[in-house]
Amino acid sequence: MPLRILLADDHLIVRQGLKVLMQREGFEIAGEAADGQQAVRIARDRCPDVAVLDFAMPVLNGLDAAREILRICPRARVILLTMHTEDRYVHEALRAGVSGYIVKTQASADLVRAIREVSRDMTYLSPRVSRTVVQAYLAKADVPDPLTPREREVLRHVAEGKTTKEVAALLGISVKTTEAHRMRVMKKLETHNTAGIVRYAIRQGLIQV
Amino acid sequence: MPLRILLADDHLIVRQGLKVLMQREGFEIAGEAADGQQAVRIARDRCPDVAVLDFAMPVLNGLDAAREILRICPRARVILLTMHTEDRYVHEALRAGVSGYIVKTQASADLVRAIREVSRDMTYLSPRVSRTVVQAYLAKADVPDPLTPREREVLRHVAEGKTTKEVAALLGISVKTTEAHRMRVMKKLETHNTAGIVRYAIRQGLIQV
DNA sequence: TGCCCAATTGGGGACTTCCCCCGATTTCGG
DNA sequence: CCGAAATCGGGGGAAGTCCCCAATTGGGCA
Repeated sequence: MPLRILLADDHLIVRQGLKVLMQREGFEIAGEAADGQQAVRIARDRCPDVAVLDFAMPVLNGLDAAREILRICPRARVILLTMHTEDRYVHEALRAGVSGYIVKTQASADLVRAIREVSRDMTYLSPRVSRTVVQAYLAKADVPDPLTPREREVLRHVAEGKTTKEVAALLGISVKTTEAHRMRVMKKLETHNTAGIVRYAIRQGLIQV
Repeated sequence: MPLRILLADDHLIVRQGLKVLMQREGFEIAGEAADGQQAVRIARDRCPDVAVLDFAMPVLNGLDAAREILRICPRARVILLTMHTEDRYVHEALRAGVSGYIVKTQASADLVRAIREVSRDMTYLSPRVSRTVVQAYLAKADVPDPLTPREREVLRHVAEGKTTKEVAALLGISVKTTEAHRMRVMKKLETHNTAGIVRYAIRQGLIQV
């Protein structure tokens, strides 16, 4: 029987394109979702063999959706689709149990191959992504700078345009602490201004553009 | 004979998905491009019936590519694909001679219909886009705030992370003038900080994330 | 033709926010 | 018990935000 695929991407046109691609390969589409929460719901109901999730989605991003889905149905395999090569969350994604990581600039044949691989319990990474990982392992100890949860939280609010003072009030902490988080974020990202923070947050799908 | 389509999107996976969709409709793919410059080159060589261009592409964005393509082969019809509904350049695009404007969250059937329509010299806008345009016409005099060329230039540099001083040096004008441009940009965009500027620039495809 | 308007240019000044040093304590997990 | 994460503070220079003002240019319109 055919592999049952869950497709999640917030762009309907893209999703339908992928759907046709999948169907041409003989896969069955178990469901489609426009955001992470929908994806989780569908996964709970249908328990697909493979979930193909876009990283940047509204409401719930692909990585967090992946965690949920894997918690709910551990036999499912998850493939993350991402826009950019330099995603720093590859590591985090793999630790979360994601089986595949594909950049959208790659050929669709890669996605098809990835689906077949992960359904046989293998891991598939886009060549560009694995190069990133390998380089990271060669260059530094681990992946250079996955932010701490708190730092990511601050990052998100800053990228959304809130001032340090506002973020502090929002999180119920002092301005100085917020400043400290913000500064550590910039240090890790090797950025020295707000613009870099915003672009990073958008690249990583942490905020909606 | 089938309609000859030029497809331009920087994400190969997306492009191939669209390609399959097009072929299923009986269209012929006259060429594929990963950025605006490639699209222009291919248009010059093959002169397609319809060019489907993603707005946000590296090197040369979809709108500027559209202008070029329409200059080179005026018989071609251009459809812009965009990520977001609230694009303020719909107006500018239409003035540039673009025949269709589709948001990616719409169904692919919309794109197919758009291709058929524009090939018969009609204009096709995604419902959401036309709503934007209509609302704009109802609400204000014209489109609310297309920036001046100079303002857009400053906006781009700021969004790329340059300080006002750096931008001033880059453009060969005083810091005060740059400040004035920057402030007018923020007023027009109803934003009060750098983050808003960056997000706007990215939404509009004025900078690469 | 003449006048106005929008775009661009330049400056002064004041206040806020950002950016980056320095220091510290507590808490929690390996 | 050590290190990482999170918390909080002082201080200071740089940059951004937002007023005020004015001059020049070029194009459209009465």
